Amino acid sequence: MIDFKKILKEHGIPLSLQRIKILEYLHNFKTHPTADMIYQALIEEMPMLSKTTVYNTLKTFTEKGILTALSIFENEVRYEYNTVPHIHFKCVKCNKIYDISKTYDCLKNEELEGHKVLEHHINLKGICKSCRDSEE
Amino acid sequence: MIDFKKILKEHGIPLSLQRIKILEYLHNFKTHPTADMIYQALIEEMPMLSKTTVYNTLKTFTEKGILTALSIFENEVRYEYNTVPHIHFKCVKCNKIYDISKTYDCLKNEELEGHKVLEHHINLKGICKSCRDSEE
DNA sequence: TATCAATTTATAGCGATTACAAACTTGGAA
DNA sequence: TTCCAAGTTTGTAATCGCTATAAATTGATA
Repeated sequence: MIDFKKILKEHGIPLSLQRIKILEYLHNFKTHPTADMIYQALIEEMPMLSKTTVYNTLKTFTEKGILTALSIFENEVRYEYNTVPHIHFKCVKCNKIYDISKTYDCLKNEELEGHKVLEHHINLKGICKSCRDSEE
Repeated sequence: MIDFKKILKEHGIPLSLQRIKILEYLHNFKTHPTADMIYQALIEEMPMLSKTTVYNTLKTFTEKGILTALSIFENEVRYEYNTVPHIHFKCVKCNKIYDISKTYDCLKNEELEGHKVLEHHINLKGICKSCRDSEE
């Protein structure tokens, strides 16, 4: 059993039931959910939950480095629990987002045209394995 | 003088004053503007211009391949006139988006974990040259 | 130049997100 | 354990980016 309270404390975030539940959800379901998906999932268990709380909490978590906010391919923000570095693949048919655990040494630039590179985000687009299989 | 009417015709887009002006703006100012930025820039010259027209026109241009719509880093769509392939660098200090003319052969994967890769988008983040210079 | 389809405009509307103020929790001190 | 201040949550209203719709206008063709 993971101690979510400890994770929050370690990141300097005061505890609350809502924060624990949201963190738990993001840790358990690595589906790159939107704020609304998280809200819909938790409202059954916590009928008084407010959408504002979900947005505030995701903002706090992102600022404190627990989560990463993804703006990939479409005009919607998705969130994921921080783990090892990886890249994202989005299927143009089923719209699922897959994590690909691949690192690219060729991107290890510290500097480019005088700009200092701190992060790089790689987003791939195509047709996923399962859609290709059902295509025949 | 570039013949914007010709460009529109070549892409099968019927002419209109609004379309010519929007295309001209995107060609002349490569600042990756949002729909609203384009609207604000053109409203002085064309006081009757409607925001709906800007959105419709950008959609048409994107579908016809004149423009590319960028969803990078933030929850807003930015547009750019299509030129050679390149990647984007966003400065975390001044928020400017720079075009970097670099291609990565290491990303030329046709397949990855069974998924068929059709496109890749690389977005870099860091501190731009001009912000570094003024930092000292 | 007349016609008619296509485009533009203005308004209303929608979904995602934020602002705000009141009510409620939490954690620490007495 | 009780109380209090600070911080958090809630609900409502508002904002932002974008889309739908229908009437008015424009542009290409005959």
